[in-house]
Amino acid sequence: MGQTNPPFMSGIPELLLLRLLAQRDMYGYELVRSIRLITGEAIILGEGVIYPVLHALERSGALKATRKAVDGRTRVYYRMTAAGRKRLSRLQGEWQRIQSGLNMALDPETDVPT
Amino acid sequence: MGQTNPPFMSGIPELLLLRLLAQRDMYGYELVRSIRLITGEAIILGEGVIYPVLHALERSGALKATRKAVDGRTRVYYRMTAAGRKRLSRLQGEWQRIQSGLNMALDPETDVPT
DNA sequence: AACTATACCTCGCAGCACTAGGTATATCAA
DNA sequence: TTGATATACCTAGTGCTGCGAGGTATAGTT
Repeated sequence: MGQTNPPFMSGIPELLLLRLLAQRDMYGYELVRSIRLITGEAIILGEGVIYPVLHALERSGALKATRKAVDGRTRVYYRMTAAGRKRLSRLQGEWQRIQSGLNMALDPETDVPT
Repeated sequence: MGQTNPPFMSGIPELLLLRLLAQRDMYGYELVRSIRLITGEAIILGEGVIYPVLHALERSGALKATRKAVDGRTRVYYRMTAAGRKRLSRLQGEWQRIQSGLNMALDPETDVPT
């Protein structure tokens, strides 16, 4: 019945997309490439991950999609909305919190309390 | 039908446990508390997460369990094995890679390549 | 004609983390 | 003594995320 909290380490694909789209409008296929490149192959998210997230972000009003024809191919460009910027800063905060907790715990200097 | 890769952001509970047990032997309930405390409440993993992971780590030979009676209660202490230390450094490497990629991508200084 | 790259899409699944329950003993307050 | 809280262990079931694998279509290259 009741809705469950999402796993504590999820939503990173969403965060990455919003972060990239904060800089400029991009289309799905381009975002897939960019994430691979910008992370030096450390993070590779396939189209099967990216497209559904983009659709969800559009449905929720965080992004606005615009179809554009280029060289006979159709690209769907995404532009961040005000709601998207809000969502981004929220996710960034959450992630920063998790990350600093994680670094605390993983830091070899930190010793485990009794 | 082959085996699928695990999601790219998973295995953090395992990593945390191994990291804590690298310092000293601990028991399950204690590990639950420690993770909550050491991360300043940023990461809270319940017993439903911790115990199954501990059992899996024991089965795989990364940990060795020892039952110890204290005050009429039974505690199961876990000690890291050589295999566990190997597993830890492997996970640490993987995580560091992911994390630096992530920081690259999320850093506002980084600009998205064309 | 075959192959690669671009560019979009979605179904179905695996596996992870989580919730929600269960057992049992010790301690302390009402 | 009854109830509540803390300690300490455990597992069955499930929601959801991310993923793989496939599909469509056009353009360019071999």
